[in-house]
Amino acid sequence: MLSEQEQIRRNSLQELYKLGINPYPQAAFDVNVTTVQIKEQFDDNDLAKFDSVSIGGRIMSRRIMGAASFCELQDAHGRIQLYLNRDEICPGEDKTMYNTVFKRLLDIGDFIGVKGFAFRTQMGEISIHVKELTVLSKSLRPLPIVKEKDGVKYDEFNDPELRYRMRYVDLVVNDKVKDIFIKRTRAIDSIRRFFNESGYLEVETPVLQSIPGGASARPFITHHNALDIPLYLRIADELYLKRLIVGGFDGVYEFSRNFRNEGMDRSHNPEFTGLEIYVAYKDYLWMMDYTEEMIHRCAMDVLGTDKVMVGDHEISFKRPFKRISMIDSIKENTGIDINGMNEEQLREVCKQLEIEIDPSMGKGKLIDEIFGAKCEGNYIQPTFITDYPVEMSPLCKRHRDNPELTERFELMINGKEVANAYTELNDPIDQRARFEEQMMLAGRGDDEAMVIDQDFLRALEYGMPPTSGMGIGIDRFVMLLTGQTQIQEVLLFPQMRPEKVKKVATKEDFMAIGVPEVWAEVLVKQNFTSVEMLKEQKPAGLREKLNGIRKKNKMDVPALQLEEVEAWIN
RNA sequence: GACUUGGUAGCUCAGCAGGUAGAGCAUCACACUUUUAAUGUGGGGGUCCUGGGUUCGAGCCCCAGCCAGGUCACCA
Repeated sequence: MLSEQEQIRRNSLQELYKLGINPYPQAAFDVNVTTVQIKEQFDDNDLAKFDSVSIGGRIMSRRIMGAASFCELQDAHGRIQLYLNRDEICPGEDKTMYNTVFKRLLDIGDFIGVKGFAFRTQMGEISIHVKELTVLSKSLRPLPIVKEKDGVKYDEFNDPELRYRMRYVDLVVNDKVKDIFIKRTRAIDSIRRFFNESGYLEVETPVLQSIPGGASARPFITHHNALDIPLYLRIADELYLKRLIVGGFDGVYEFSRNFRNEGMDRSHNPEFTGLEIYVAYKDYLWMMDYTEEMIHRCAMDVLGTDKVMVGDHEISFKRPFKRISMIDSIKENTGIDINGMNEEQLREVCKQLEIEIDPSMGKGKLIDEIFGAKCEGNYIQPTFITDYPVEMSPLCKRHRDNPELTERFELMINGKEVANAYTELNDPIDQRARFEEQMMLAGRGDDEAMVIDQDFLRALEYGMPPTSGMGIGIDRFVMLLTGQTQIQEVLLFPQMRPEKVKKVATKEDFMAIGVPEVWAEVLVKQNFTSVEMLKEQKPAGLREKLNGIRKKNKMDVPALQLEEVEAWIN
């Protein structure tokens, strides 16, 4: 069912055809300038500069005053006002192009191309005086109308559900949205350039993996028909990149779309972009410097400054970032020195700090819980937390000064983890032992413990040079750069539950699985929108429900037997 | 997954004690040759998310469901 406005637009479309105007022309429209170029470079003393512009875009507002009109044209970069005059658009006797096509048949949202010259109106606004108008594409649905005066937006299109489901509309009417995604791409460009200048190689590794390794997370699972094996969408690309270091590259990196079958909220999307880099002959101390440089440079490239507002906090990416070990951080934030404590003592500390724990948690996990609950949120300015317990870092080399710890750092910004890095574990014997510890944790009920990857161990046995690796959550980093607090705002198409299908099952669909016509009618009326939905019902419950309806409506049919209902469902 | 808030015109939102559904913008018609949230006059547009219940009567109250937001849990 079309709304009134949609019907009117379809009628206009037909009228355009009748006038011999193709609302969806094939021919290219020559664009020789953008709205922003005109606005930035217009010179009142040099009108010749833009005396012959040709520009395409959407009509975003219209002010019609009889024989003269103003409207705003929006292209990829911004908006510019158009001035149209009836007798200039239509120099001859026939005024159809202005009176009928422009005033009546064109709407907000339509794409048009105009040719003319730039000038400044009496009100001082740089505009285009239109001499010629071409219809480029008719829009059949009305756009949300956002008005603005003195920088204040009115009737902004801000329903998150509609914005995320129809990002195309969001991008058209909310100019800030476009800006976020431009910054996202610039940030990725900047990082890529930095790595390439260092001589490191961008690579592509498998998204479909038979062992989902490199991180602790529940994977998405799929099936490969030809091989008849399960395959997992990658949760990380770490183990593949390290294989490449074994193979002899001295630096590799990948922007990796990762998939994790876990909850969704304002900082989690089922698919997200990770960046991992591995550099041979380096350690985590070098990587801290390198990460600092990368982030500072990226901020300068994207924002032109190393300061950004996120919520109420001004975050500064000025180097050097603060560095503190995890144990010192816990001491600083809780006053408790956990150095050298055993599992029993750590449990006591958690109890004392009122941190919820469960028996499956090992020593490392307990320390992580303390840090997460009492420390993490306090690091607003970029801070490297270093030297994590060995139990929670199965791919990381032991600390040179303390075998209970690892050479690992995480970068905290705005109270959240942004990057994670190691001096990589390249001792194959130790690596095998660490995987085995993970298996034990899995046995204790930790369903996220890592799965052992024999081929990766084989690779290490061939020898991996000393290596440092770093991973960064690109989405979260972009959130910081753009001051966003929701991951959905930095993903063009965030995951949403599919829209309810409008196409609903008919009584014939139910009759096809053996439901008698009378009952099929009841099912349709009861809003069973699909056969699948019916089949999800418990037979006994469904029978009861339907017989209840029979009784209530005094239906002239025998009561349903359980066998009948079971027959439909199975 | 738990708790919580919301779903009314194309968009943003009102609505009351339960008694024929409202505004602004948009849209349609008319007027208007430098307006800019253009203006003036008049008109049209609704599955009040879905289904059930209570009631003489439900957008409003009750139950179930769907979708979204927020908070928490898990994770990056």
